[in-house]
Amino acid sequence: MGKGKEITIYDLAKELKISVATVSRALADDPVVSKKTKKKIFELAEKVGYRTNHFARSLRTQETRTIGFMIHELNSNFANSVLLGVEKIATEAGYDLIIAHSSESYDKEVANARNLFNKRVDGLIASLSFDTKKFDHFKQFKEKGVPVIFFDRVEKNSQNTVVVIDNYKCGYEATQHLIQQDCKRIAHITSNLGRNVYADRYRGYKDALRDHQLKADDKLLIVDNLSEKAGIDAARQISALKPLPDGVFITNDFVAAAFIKTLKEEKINVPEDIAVVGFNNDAIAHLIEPGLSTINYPGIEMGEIAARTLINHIKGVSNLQQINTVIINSELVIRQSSLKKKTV
Amino acid sequence: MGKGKEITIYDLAKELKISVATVSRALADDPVVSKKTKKKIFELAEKVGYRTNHFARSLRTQETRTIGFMIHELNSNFANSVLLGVEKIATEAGYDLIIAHSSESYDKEVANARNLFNKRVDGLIASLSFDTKKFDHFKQFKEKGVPVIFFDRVEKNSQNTVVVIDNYKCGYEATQHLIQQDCKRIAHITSNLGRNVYADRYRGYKDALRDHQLKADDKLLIVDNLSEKAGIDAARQISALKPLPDGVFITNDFVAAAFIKTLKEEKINVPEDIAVVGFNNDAIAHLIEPGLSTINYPGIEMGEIAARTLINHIKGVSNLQQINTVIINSELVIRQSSLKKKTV
DNA sequence: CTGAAAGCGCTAACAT
DNA sequence: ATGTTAGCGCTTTCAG
Repeated sequence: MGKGKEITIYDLAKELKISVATVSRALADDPVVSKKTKKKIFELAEKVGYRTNHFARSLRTQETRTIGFMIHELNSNFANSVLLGVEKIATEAGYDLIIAHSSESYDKEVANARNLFNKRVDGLIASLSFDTKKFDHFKQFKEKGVPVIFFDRVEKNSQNTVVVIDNYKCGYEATQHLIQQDCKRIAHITSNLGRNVYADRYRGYKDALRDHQLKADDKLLIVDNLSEKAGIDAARQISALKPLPDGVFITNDFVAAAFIKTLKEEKINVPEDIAVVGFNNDAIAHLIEPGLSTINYPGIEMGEIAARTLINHIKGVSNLQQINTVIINSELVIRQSSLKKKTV
Repeated sequence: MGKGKEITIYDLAKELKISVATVSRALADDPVVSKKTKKKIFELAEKVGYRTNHFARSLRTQETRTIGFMIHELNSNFANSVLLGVEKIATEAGYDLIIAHSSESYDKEVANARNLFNKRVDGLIASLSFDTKKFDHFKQFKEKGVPVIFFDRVEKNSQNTVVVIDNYKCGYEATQHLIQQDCKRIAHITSNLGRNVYADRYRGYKDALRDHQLKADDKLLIVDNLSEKAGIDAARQISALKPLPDGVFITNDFVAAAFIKTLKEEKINVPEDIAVVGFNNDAIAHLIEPGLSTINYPGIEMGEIAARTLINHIKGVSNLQQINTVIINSELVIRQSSLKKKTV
């Protein structure tokens, strides 16, 4: 491959008749080097197209200046926002990103963890896949002293630093909002209750019902995989219930969109017959009709905070041990899909 | 950081009382090493948790086994699909991916190119940002013999290998379909006509009109930036025209969704008053009402082909010089939004 | 089939 | 403020 021979600091040193140490220091902007020599070195480097050999540096320093980003899926607004936030902070701090997504598969998550470990990332930011129950694949990082931060989908009761939203509160508020719209039979469509996010939202849902003297009904809880098909199936299932539920809290906007569309096809009106609240505030929420009420939370901020916290720890500015949980703000966004009472 | 000391091939060699050369060869699965020694080495490596030091290897071999992926945006179905395809092939071939997205900014694209160049990727797969007109930032790769493949948003009439769909044909067919639905005044909402994809679709649109004795009208061409706001603005603009257009071809599903929603708010019916065809077949296309007719094309396949072609070239299996253009299939998907004639 | 040894380009003691 | 030099862990001639 490489045609033009690669320039090294030795070439620069020879050309300027100085030592490689000075060149190395200048390039690292070490204040100990005089302005003059620095200037000469930078100019020559620029002129001859010198570029740092990162392998040589990493081999020497044992640092990669790379952080791993493990995500369960990359196809949602939320995931993209988090990535954007992480990327911004990482770039500013001079860190590279290796992105690995598990497609919601535990096996792939394990393989990704192994790969990132072998690539020797300086730190890891991760959201767990759908059905991850074991965490052995994160042990290797801890053993080598590589810091790990979890976000969104995290290990329950873990010793790790996590960045999350208050899923319990979100579940509670979504449900309470439906109750305030005079809903009496509220269904809940969600996913794997072993995963913290869904477990917490479910607790919020149940507590809101209880606090308003409504009782939970097992027939009104549907656990599926958040696919579009799950939304369609849920709609069929719900619309077949004898006393029709009058409200539904769905933990995903895409599922909610498919759900509403299917209800419409069966001539069930939203919100008149069934009021609906989704989750995530994906773009689709305000593009469908009726507009979908949902929970909004800032992915970008989540990513920024996770990245900043991690990098500060790597640089020794702060210590992860001291931070256990960071909670990001979230809010209920009310649109047409939940407004059963026309007065609000 | 690193607590447990890192194991190197020297440790393995010493433990087994053989030379590092043999260990290195065995780890590379060199057939010259005897099965027996290989077995011993693999077992020990596994047992003590040896992991390759990729920097040392790259420093030595001058290869990174990494390919760069430059994309204009990461927030669309399409972009995600391409990434999925690239990732699949790259992983299978043992290559890593560095992902860089330009947020549609030329300046960021240049910075990304520079970064990937400095990271010494073995090859590059790129889709150009919105307003990229100069291509100097790709020269450096060519000079060092690093192969580059463009996909989707490519340099027009370039000497590079490109993977694309037939945008001209897509534009032609979308427009023809509207004409067959008895549309006489067909508007076109698109983006920067300097970019190949939009230019080609526009040519298809114009040729279809001409071939059916309809004439293009400048007032019916709206060029904007594919944002949601662009869709809303376009709807306002179109709905204010004195003889209302009766058909619209929009080069992006999200814009089309916002467009249709805004029309509805103004009591203009789709498809009865205005028939609409979008582009991309994003999930939103079948979730809104009416379902959006659109152009479907397989991003995953595009990514797979781009990656496979690039990696084959890197490995010397084939030669990029011989391949100029790969065209991926695409098709019109007809849904309710364009069915003005109720008979089809 | 295996071993010895050079060297990839850089950083960081340790000098001066 | 600058220079000398060892060594990070690997691959790859060249020898045997």
